[in-house]
Amino acid sequence: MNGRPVTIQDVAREAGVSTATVSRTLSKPSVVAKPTRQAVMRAVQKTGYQVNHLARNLRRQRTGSVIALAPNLANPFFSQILAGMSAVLSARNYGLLIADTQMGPDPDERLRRYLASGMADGLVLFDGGLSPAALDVPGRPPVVAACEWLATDLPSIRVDNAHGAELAVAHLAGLGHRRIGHVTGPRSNVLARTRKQGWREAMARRGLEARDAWVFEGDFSMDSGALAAERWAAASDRPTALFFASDEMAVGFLGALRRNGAQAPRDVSVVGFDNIEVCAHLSPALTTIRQPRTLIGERAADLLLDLIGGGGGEGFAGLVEVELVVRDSTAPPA
Amino acid sequence: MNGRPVTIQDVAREAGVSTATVSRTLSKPSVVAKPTRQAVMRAVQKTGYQVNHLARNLRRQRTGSVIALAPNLANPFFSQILAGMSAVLSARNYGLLIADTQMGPDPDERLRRYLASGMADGLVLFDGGLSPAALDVPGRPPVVAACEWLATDLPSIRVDNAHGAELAVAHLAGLGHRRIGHVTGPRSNVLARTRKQGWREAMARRGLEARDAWVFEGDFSMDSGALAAERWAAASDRPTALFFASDEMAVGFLGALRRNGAQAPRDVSVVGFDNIEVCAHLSPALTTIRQPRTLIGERAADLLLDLIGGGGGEGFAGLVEVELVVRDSTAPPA
DNA sequence: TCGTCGGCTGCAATCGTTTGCACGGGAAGC
DNA sequence: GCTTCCCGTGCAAACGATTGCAGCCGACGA
Repeated sequence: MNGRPVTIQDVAREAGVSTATVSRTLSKPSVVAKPTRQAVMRAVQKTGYQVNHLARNLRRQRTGSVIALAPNLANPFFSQILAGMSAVLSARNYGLLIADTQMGPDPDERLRRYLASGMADGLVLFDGGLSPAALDVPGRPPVVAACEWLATDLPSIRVDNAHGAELAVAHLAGLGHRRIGHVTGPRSNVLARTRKQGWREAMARRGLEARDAWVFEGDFSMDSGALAAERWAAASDRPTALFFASDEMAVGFLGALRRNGAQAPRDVSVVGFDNIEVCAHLSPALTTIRQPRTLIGERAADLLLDLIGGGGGEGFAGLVEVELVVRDSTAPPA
Repeated sequence: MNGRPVTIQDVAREAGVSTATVSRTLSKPSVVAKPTRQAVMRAVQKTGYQVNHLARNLRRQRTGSVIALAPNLANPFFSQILAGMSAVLSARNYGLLIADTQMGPDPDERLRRYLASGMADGLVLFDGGLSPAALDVPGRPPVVAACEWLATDLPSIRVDNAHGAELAVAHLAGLGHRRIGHVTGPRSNVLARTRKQGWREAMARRGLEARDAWVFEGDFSMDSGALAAERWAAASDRPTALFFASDEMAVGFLGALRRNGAQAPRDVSVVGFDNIEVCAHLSPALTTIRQPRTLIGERAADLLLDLIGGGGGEGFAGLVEVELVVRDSTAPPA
């Protein structure tokens, strides 16, 4: 019970071998003779040795952890993704560091610093608002983009946002809606843009008009959904159905709607995007596009580990499929 | 543009000084003469040097990161706390590692491993279900408990759960309710127990009965809240108001209630606990007890950093106050 | 002019592992 | 009996920083 932590030297002395042998016993047991191996293991037990990851990683020139860079950690959307990543990573003895891109003044600069700092062996990017130019760092570690991305051929796990929009519009059109509006995410966000574009195309594909007056600008937040409800109610040219770029906005919309005495799906049909947990528990329960978030996290982690291991990332399906979950917030128009 | 990363040696050569001087310039600039300092800085700029954290930390005998151990990362409740921690930590150049206690088979064993592994300089514990015995590791780093805890004098950030219960009951009793029930969290969870106990005491303090029939067992989840709604509706001896140990359960309850044709606060008043974001956007908007989650994260991080720095953790108020947020889910009994 | 002192700087040890290389010895082939 | 291998082990050099100690040099007081 000495205060000093026990090192590989202590184990070596105890077992009567060299430190090299102890090290090998621990990392590549196959190359050391059985009796030696057992002696070492006994010594390890006896001394209570724990490897010093710092020293190991310094020698191995790796850090043993990866960073997840999210725009806003407080957004619950990410927690499930992180859980998925964490599961995969800890199974492979990697740590998961998390960081917020939007906290400081210059997100791109932060990204650059993380890339250059060498604090992690790889990085998963969840922020669709960052500039691809920030990736231009000399010896940077592998990066996986877990969101759609402008003009970059970064290895990525992407969600089929356009198809999600198609599913939403198909569902609403199938119910008989022709005036289908869209509530967007923040203008700068790539996911938001793809969903909007998907909505436009899905409408066009059916010969439906996609009027500008039916587009309400939001920012993914519940508050912006509530605001959209005010604007929708005040509009003269009102869509009979709305496709939201995020569930949060749909939730905000439904709440505001009801406080104003209106109601879904009687007055307007609503489709969200994400399938966050609360959807099923609202009334009306929210029809939405499900994104498999745990899966996204797992895929991103798998892909990143492959890249770190020197793989080319082939064989990792980059596109994650979404699906329509029909609940009670959609119905034929009045 | 060599492939090899630039080390302190390269900078030293470039600046025409020793590595020691470079190191000092970077960590304690005051001790090095101004011209030298400037030369070094120029060399740093020119070479694009970035310190190698691994090497630095190995020498300094610290890891530069702390672990947050949560029972279930997928639970959005934690994301805001983590955001608070992350803010404080990254300002002090610490990394935040996250890990899930409930993933493997033996949570206590996992905790022990994290403590012994030396992967972090400190650890914040959010899981009220772990056994204090698991903390009994020889040279373990400082640990902060961010939840109430059984029979342990661990430094902790605690939420005044009992007072939260008191506020809820006071509010409901003030509205005229006398039959006030409680929906609990999981039996094994300390927070859940304290809230229940707080409810009992608040009732007793007012001379109100706290009947067992008015207690519905839940597990913090929305689904269990929905279940409570079924059971409440089926009961013969029904409370006119319910205090929930978590907002999630209250949300599930409200949804199920409405689907069954009942309604709050007309048929039953509802008070939640946490003040998660969706509360304000429900209809009726949920009256609840606010827990300042970002603050909890910040406090926990501050306290942990103090302990790591060798402080005794004095001067860190351990108790975080809660407050009642009155919205529309509560009203006088019919 | 000389001793002293203090401010800067460099030398080299150190943190705890991993791993290329060399070496010793026993088995197998001639 | 003498090579030729090969298996298992140890030696010692990294990995890239920090830091105690000592030395140098100019300034200052006597």
